[in-house]
Amino acid sequence: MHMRMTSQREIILKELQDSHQHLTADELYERVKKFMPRISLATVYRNLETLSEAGIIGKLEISGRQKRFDADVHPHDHIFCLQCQRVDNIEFDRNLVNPAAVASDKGYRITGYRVEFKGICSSCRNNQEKKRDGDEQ
Amino acid sequence: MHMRMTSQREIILKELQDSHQHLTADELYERVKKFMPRISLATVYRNLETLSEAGIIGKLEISGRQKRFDADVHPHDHIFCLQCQRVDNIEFDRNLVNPAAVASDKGYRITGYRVEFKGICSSCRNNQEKKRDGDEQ
DNA sequence: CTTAGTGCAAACTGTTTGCAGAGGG
DNA sequence: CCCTCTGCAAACAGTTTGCACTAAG
Repeated sequence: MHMRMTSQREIILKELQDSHQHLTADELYERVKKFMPRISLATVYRNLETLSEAGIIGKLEISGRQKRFDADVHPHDHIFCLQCQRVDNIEFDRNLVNPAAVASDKGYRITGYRVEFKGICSSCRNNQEKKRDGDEQ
Repeated sequence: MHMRMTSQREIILKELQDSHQHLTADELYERVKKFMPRISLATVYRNLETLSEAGIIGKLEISGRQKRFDADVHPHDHIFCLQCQRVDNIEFDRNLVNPAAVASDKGYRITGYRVEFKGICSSCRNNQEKKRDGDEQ
């Protein structure tokens, strides 16, 4: 029941923290492999699961796509790019939403909420502009 | 380029509308099979995709799990049950969130947002109470 | 020592795709 | 008649799991 601190776990956690990004399991796997070439993807998945269950990292399950993990566990919201799928933090005043004031006719007991913005990130917008003299999509 | 109204498409749409629920592709497949036993799951997926691209139905990509489809296309928010995964509409005043006022240091052009509540639905709470004298999980 | 964690391969789930034939407009 | 749509099977992506071995505490 008690969580051991293995070298794999340590590196995975450190890489996620140092990245300052919202990485997927396989992005993290690619990074960790550089220091630990024999690590397996399954180990990365297992550790991310364990760490997020322990509340040491956050798991982001955004919009039906790949899960992403977040070294920042304090409550905050996200925005993702419809084009390149990257996810960034967004500054949104969570006081605006009061879960207690929300009507739920189905009798839910509300335990939390997430605000998820979507849009096009600046680098994707730049790429669009560049090729705006050929195909239109 | 033009969308034909096939009998498959018609039944899928009607079943979704009549259900007044947020069904997954395979839930819909099970329902449609009763009227059209030879329909394939791929057809259901393809039609749901086509219909949602045409704006006739909505696609719900909630929290990393299975996609769900919604016959109601006007902008509204959802709540899902952490236990049984069901998804319901929730009455939330979308005027409270002003995307234009949200800070995005990464230079996103924001095109939309979703508020996603989570909790335990009434029937799952009832089930919990019933078995509250045996195992603790 | 004990038992949680690992690497590997194989399984699994949800979804997409190539293809040849069917049927809507 | 054309071309979108279908059913089927096979492929695919992301994730999980069974197993025998390894290593943390």
